[in-house]
Amino acid sequence: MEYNFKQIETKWQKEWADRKTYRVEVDSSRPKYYVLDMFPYPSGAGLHVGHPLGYIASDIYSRYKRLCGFNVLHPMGYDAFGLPAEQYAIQTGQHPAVTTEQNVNRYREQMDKIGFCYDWDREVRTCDPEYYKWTQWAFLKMYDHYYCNKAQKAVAIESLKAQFAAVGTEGLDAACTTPMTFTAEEWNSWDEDKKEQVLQNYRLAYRADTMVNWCAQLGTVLANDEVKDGLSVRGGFPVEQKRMKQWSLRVTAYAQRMLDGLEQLEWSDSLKEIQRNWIGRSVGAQVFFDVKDSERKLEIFTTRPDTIFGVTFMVIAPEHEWVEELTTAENKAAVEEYIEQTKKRSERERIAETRRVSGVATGSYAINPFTGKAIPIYISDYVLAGYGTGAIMAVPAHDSRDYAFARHFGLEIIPVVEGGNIEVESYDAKSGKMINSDFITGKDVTEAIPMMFEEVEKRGLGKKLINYRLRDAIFSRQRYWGEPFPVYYKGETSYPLPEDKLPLELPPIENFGPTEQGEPPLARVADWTFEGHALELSTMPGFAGSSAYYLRYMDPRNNEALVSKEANDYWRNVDLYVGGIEHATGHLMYSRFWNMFLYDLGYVCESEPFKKLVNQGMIQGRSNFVYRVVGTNKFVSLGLKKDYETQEIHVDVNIVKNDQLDLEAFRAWRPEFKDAEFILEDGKYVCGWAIEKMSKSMFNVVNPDNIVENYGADTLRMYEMFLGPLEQSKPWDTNGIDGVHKFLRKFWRLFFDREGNLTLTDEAATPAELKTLHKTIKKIREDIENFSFNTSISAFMICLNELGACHKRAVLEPLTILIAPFAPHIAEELWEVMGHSETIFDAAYPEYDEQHLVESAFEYPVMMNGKLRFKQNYPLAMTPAEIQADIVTTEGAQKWLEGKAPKKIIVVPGKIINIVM
RNA sequence: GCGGAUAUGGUGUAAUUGGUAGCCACGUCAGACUUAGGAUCUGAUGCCGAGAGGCGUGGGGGUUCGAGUCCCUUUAUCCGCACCA
Repeated sequence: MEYNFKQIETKWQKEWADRKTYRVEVDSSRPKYYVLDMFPYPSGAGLHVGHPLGYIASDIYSRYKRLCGFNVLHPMGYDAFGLPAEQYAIQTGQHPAVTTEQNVNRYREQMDKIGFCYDWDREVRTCDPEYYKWTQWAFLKMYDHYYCNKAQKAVAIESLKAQFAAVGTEGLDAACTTPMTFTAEEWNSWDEDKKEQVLQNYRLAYRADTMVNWCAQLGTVLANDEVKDGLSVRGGFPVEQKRMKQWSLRVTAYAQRMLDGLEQLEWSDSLKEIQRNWIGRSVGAQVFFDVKDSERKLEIFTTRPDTIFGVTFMVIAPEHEWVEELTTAENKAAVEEYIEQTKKRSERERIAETRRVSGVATGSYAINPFTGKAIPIYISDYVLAGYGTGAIMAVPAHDSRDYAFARHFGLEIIPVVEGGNIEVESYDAKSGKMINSDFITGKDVTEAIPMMFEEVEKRGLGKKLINYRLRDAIFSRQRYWGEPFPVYYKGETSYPLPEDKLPLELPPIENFGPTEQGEPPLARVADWTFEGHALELSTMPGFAGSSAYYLRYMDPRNNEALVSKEANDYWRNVDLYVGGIEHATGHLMYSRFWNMFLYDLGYVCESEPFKKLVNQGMIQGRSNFVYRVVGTNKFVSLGLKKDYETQEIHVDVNIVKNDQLDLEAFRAWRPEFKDAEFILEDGKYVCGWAIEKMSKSMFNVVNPDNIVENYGADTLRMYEMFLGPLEQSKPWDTNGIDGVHKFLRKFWRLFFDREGNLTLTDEAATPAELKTLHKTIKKIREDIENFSFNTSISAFMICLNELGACHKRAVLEPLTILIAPFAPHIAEELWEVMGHSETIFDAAYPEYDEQHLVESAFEYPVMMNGKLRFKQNYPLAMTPAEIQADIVTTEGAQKWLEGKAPKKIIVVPGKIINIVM
């Protein structure tokens, strides 16, 4: 009987659904394990073979853990709010809810065919009001809290109000947009609106006038991680900097904790590094420079206070708030023109023109606090308004940008660190001997920096300060298809919706574009009000809904809380998270922030949401080409194309197998190829190929349905894993899929002969068979724990090769369980064939027995390149003499050493021995 | 510019973590069975060489009895950040 994968897979997928095999509940008698996939955005294109790569890996691990006795939570859902559905709605008028529903159904169908062990009773969709109620709830909580730097946690805003009323800002150390000082009397004298304005400076969810990334084509603002090289990540439209009133989340308050938290996470070093760079912590000094003929003190931030004796000028950003004030009358025209130019240049141009030196003098001077010298203040766009204080002290001798600027404007260059060639370029040294620097002359840079921190503080010039590159997250989008803000306005002042009014449901509309006045689509809703007051018109961004979804899976139908204490205490956090690296600075940052906040408030019991994280590589497309002889409808095979003048044409990879074109399918593919003729080599048409991004236009999109149809889900699952290491990006290539399919057929044939009779016997296994079996168990267990699924599949193949025609239950039964996480359908079927009535996933994963490995594992010494080599390990404590004595007692060694005097015995402690003859 | 990763046969990859480089598959070649093969089975297959033998993990150097693995250097490719003071 042949291996009929279609029948087997349909049967078991139905059985699993009917029996609810994968439903999980809180069960304190068993240890929990939480395996999570990054839930997909259900796009119109459906699933392609890249999506399931991570899903298959996590599915294998979930099934493995379950077989090892864990209570495994493995849920799935949909990240259903987002731009593409809305763009589609604008073009077609179809409501995003409708297209999303269609896409979700398609995704579900495709996923079901692959045989995943999700508990679908726990499915969530971010666009479901029952779900986004808790997104809105979390927002209100953030609105209601501020971050106290002393307590190192979020604290209720009420206690801040009480403090303001009692002592004002006295002794306050809180995360804020701009530092403020006022007294209790001042606070108490202000009206509600004014008080609220002040509180917005501290709330963790706040509304403020900020510089934002505005994308005109998308008609919305974007967060920093949604912009790349001055273009929107979605759509690739230009993005400009604009000052707008927007809701933001104060993620910067958690910068240090997010940095520290990385230490204990089992994430890849590269991912941690990406987050560290994104947070961008730098330790430096805040220093105030006196401005000549003025009361003002210009504040700068520097990481190199040791070079302060080399400061010969200062630079402020064109957006700096003192630009006007510092500009003298005679420089006014030049400055205004420069500012005007800067404004006109878009963000893209600024990036493209990196390293072009430009700037203008203000005419004002500052006083170097250490040398007392007057130094000119310039304006230049190489200083960014958004980082530090928007002003720098320039040390041309030791900073390449300052150097270029000084050279361009003919400014003085004073070296303060020995070395380099100041005539030619700056010497950006991080160590070396200080010179020309008064009391730190002769010290090393590394000593001088801490000395200067102290000195700056002692002289009252400033203090040591830590700066972060991380910016607060812009949280509003001028869009329709997202969570509405639970916020209404009286005039300009915002008020939170009462909690019992949640969810604030997204109202249905018909026209999804912005209004003529450029307002968000919600402005079209006639009664978008709360108790007669206008509701917020923008909606939340994509990352809002995905920030806490892993918590909701723990208790998805709870109407009283995001997650019950009981469920959260049991499931705690995600043990294994599998997904793409592209979320490194987006979702994975926001989720950690969101979780830490809820942790501060006591709603969750773990401060980090994702303990271990594995990034699966991207699957690229492998395109195929045919070569048309120019001016004809003849196509020449790859090997012969050099003899013709040809035109390369992308051909649908689904009609090419092993780079060989299916001629009939090609003629049927498109009308213009109906009469195509071919110049074949060896009777075949061989196509060319290239690795490209998977995309419709290159006809290289492979969707899993075809593979499942032709080879079955088990083959797809195993093949995707066999492709190479999980974390590596690789092109999709079906050239090797037959090998994996052949393996499954071979496995099937150990149970049945050609006539379909069961060939299973109850004979006892031989030592050799047991050795093979236990070797395989050991290897498979190790490989799964290391996420090395490609090598585990090799191990299965080796096992079958070694076993040959073995029909013994004693061997095949454990082997079937061993293979079940990888190929669940065939395993389940064979399990039933072997007479079990319960599902194979209630069995226990086999343990290996060292005994079978050791007994037959005696290693004889072998002669290699004139050396006698042993593979045996010896303990550290043994002396060479003892080892030699040990060697000559073994049978094989005696044979080798008979009558020979070894020149030397080389002992690497505990490892291996070479004997040079 | 800064940071991170990768480099092994015709191809995807493996290597007990410093110990016989190329496991397992694909492909190719040869053979068997076949009316047929995109079926099945057997064998060969890193390169050079008729052979003995030599060479071989991007290049160069080093440590070591021994290096794909460790160190230095260099090249190429990919990714992240980027005028971050």
